[in-house]
Amino acid sequence: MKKLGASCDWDRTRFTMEPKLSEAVIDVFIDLYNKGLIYRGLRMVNWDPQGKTALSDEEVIHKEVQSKLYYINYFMADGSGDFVSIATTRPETILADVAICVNPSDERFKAIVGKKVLVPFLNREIPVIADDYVAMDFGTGCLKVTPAHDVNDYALGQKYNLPVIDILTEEGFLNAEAQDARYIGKDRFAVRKQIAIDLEEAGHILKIEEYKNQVGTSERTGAVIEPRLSLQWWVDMKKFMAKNPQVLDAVMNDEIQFHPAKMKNTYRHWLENIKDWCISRQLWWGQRIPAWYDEKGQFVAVAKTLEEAIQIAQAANGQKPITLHQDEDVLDTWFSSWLWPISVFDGFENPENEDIKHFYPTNDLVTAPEIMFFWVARMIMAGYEWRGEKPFSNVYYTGIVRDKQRRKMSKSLGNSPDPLDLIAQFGADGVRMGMLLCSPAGNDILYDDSQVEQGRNFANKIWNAFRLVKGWEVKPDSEFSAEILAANQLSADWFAGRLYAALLDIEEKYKGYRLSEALMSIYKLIWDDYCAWYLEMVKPAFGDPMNETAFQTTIHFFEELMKLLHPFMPFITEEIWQNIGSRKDGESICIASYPLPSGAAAPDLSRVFETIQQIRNIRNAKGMSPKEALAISIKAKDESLYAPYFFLIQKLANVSNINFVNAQPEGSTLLPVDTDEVFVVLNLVIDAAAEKEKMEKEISYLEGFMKSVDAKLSNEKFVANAKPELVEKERQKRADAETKIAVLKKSLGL
RNA sequence: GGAGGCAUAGCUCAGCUGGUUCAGAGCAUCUGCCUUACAAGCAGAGGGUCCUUGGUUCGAAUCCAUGUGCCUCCA
Repeated sequence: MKKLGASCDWDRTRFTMEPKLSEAVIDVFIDLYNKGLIYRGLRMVNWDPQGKTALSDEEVIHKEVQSKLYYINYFMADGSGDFVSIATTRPETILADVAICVNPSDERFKAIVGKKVLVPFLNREIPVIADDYVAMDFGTGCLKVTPAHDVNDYALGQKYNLPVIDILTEEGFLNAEAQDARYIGKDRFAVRKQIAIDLEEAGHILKIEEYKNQVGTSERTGAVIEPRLSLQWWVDMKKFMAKNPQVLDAVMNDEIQFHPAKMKNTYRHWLENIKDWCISRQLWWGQRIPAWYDEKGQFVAVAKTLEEAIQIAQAANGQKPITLHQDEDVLDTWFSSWLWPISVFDGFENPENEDIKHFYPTNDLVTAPEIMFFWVARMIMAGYEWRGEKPFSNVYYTGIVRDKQRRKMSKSLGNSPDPLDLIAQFGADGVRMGMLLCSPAGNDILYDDSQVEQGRNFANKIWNAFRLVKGWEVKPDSEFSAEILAANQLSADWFAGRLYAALLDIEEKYKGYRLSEALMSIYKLIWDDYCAWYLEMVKPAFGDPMNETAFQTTIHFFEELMKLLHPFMPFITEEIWQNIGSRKDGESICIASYPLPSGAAAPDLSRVFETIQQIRNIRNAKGMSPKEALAISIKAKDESLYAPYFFLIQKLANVSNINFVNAQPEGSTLLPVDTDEVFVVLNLVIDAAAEKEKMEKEISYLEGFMKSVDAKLSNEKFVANAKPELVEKERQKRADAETKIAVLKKSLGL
């Protein structure tokens, strides 16, 4: 972070596991418990047999895998020899079956509903029940019900009061409940293979199909998740949301703004379908759950300390002595993270302290879209629950960096470049610039070296501009001709205007949290407007000095540009800023005042620039050396758009002589500039046919354009309905096109 | 299966309340230049039925619907 130039308050770092912050976590747990928002319940959890812990739904990654669908026959208990078939991808779970379920409107199975079938190998009798939940068109239409090992089956089991048989240990091995000695003590996957073979041999397999299905895996260990029943602590989110409706409302009505706003939909959808939050984790690190149990493992109380727990227990049991032990489980890490905006300022310990009063709610939260639910939503919840106020006003969702194949950067794939290597290779500024330039809010960033290379090139460009400016010899204005002074002043006026427009533009983009676009504007302002145009405009001929005023203005512009760029490229901008003027001790660009837009009226140089570009273009097209000076004539409607700027055309397009004319000079070539005409005498043989063809192409294009404008203008409804200024603009467009066509036609001798 | 999002130049994306935007940027490509700040550069150029098909409208890349494809989240 420091190497990247992150501008943090490094004196105030905090960690969620610090004693003070941990205390806040425990207090919050107790508070929620006392408010009736936390309960302990036997629920189906995502069990990671490798990590031996429950995971929240958000920590489970669903992956598509190729597996097998086994069709297994269950014989009727009446000894008739009839059987029903079910389809499953997990044949080992048949040992935990407690029922068979069919759809009540399925004609095929109406006869057997209410009868009993036998679980293969165990010969346990289980009932056939009927429920709408079963899809008639999937598998065989018969569903095996295994409440201990499937979420939906668990719900069915609850509904029909079925027993729960749990055949798995926490490590994912079969336990004694499986009853069949061949499988007890073995791994679930080994049993899956073995039981399939055994079933086949015993004539219980109807068929086996290849099947693609989604399997949940642990985000942390990668192990396949087993749905498992266990006692866990939960936050009752429905109740919580009913108590804090602002959590959703504040985002929907933009009291808390999401950038980009499209994230609001995802947020709303999640909250409207929110499920209870499993907050207990079976890990060895973390904040221990402040729940206390007696010798028999019976829950007794929630309390901060053993003493308090004992007090509560003894108050209930008539002051009998009691031995208690604390819950072995710890809290989900997000259970501490969601308190961050408050706990970081000690807002639980001391709700009225100066820090939290000053900083809460903060302005912006910058984070990844993937933790919108884990973290962002829950911080908002905590904010309203404990401070009655939003924790922040804006959430900026960054992109996720992916490689060129759109894969997430990960250690296991080895596709993530080491940021320190990148910094060594391209510079911290280059890396920042490259990444920031191509990362609009909420979009993925496809990483490629060429991006940071562009950043480095930009740093290099700035450095070269600095070298140029620092190398100038400066003399008092009195030693320069009035022409040069005026010319430089004009150039400065022009750039001041550009800078002013850019400042407004950049401000707009910041307001809309379009950081990459703001940076792009700065990039172009520096590279195109300042370096390519302005510096070339004021650059003295080789060996010549520069006048004092122009020099100071140029330095001033440079400083302003460095300030604009500083948030994106902190190192080079500080370095240049320190060296471009004299600074006092302790002065730094990062605390210098930000450039303010000043309403400078900029001269309109658009036609001058177009003239320059046209001349460069023709020179290029004709393969002429830029060293060869050209003479031009201009036929313009408004000569004042050119006359004051002859020096610019001469300097930037290497033109020796300019004059105004009323007609095309003999032997000259036409360069259309807007609706004006610029003529250049090229001392070489012109391919007349090619020139003619080019102009004809231009004419037919303009005529087509005019036709489309005419179509609009002759449409009465358009003229009647469109805004008057728009109609006027269309008329102007038509007139301009007409003039241009006339110019070209005349040049062709038509 | 459900929900949300996206589809614009070779690539990554802008295009906010439909009309100066007969479509814009950066990168990449091509051409010409070692022009005394910069070849990590300079000067130019080419390149798009704005995914399909309908609809609303005087007018649609923009709004609506359908289809197709991709992504994300949840079952």
